[in-house]
Amino acid sequence: MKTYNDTTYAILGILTTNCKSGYEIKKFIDQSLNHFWKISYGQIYPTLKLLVQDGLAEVQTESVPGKPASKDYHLTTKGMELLKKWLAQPTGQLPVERNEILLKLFFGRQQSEEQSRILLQDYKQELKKRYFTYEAIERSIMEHEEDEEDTKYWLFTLDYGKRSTQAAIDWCHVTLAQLSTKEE
Amino acid sequence: MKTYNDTTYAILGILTTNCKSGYEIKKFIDQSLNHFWKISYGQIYPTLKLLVQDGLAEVQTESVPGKPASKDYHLTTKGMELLKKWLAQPTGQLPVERNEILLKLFFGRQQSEEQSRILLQDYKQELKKRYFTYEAIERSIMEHEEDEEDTKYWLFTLDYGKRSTQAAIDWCHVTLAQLSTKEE
DNA sequence: ACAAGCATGTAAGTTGTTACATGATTCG
DNA sequence: CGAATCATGTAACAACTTACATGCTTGT
Repeated sequence: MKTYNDTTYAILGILTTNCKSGYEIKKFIDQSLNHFWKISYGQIYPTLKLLVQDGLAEVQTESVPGKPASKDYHLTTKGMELLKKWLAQPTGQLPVERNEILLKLFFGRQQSEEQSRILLQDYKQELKKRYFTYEAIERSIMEHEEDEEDTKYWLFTLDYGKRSTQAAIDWCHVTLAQLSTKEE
Repeated sequence: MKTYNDTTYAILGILTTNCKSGYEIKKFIDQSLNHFWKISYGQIYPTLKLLVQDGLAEVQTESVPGKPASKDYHLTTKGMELLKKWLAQPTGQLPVERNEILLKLFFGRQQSEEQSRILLQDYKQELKKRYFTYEAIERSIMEHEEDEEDTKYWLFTLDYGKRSTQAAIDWCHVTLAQLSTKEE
């Protein structure tokens, strides 16, 4: 049987919300999945084409007067079944998070402690921004709550984001303290 | 000026430790960088070739009798300078950690709560294993401590791993509790 | 008139994984 | 003798990003 990658399943999953076109899918990703699954147009459009080819989705060309023509996709029964099958499958290996700051800090001996400190301080700032963004998304989800069933799960993933970001912030704090006391 | 990707810098950095050959580099990565920067042979060997081409490293073919021939690489002054320059540069955007479990949980409405629970339980188990691995690496680093300056930074990155893993474990715990009480 | 947003798409390039191919040595 | 480890490398493929190309509509 043919296999698909997770990005394809992500798009399959998004089609269960009320996003229909490639453009809407991209919008949706940018304000929800974005912190743990980015997808670009370069993937979305070819994937949608593939889904139709494989009978997992169907297209209708929507031509509302006064709007650019858009293609609306919706899952077929086959597509829905495949999604559910994937959801039920155990996930493989834990993901490895590529982290440029850790990579640089790992080789910290090659530069001054001051430089490592600057790196960490910048990183901490970025993490704080991210944390605030998560809080903003959280509020926005809770205000809308049109679709109660979905939002519950969306808040779970947001909580993950908040917790791991907070852990990283704490780590910056502790590490910075160790860098500034050790030398000088 | 020519630009290099982070993986190339990672290899440049590893050459400052006492790893010299492609084989040793791979070994080193597997037991240290592995939790935040995986690199395969398919990248290592071509990259080493490139480093020599660009005058960032030099090779010597080591033929110790009774051992397979190996190529020993060491950084040139130019290579060392480039590494330091990269280290001092501020890092770009925060990385996006692709997470299959979050992706599946995000679409949790499409399956039973029981299935989401199983997913989370498996994930928690894997995270715990990872945490123990980190503790083991930590002990092993502290026992050796031949090279005091480097180990300090290595322990920083390990601490990051431990903290973020612990945060994820906590999240599993809380989320599982919410899943089992909400329904039935 | 023009910028911003809506809307679709492709081509080239980069990065990375996997599987394969090769061969020496060491240990049981 | 065979398995494990040491050691180097490549080719095919998969995945993803970026930049480009196109064209409509709406608001200023």
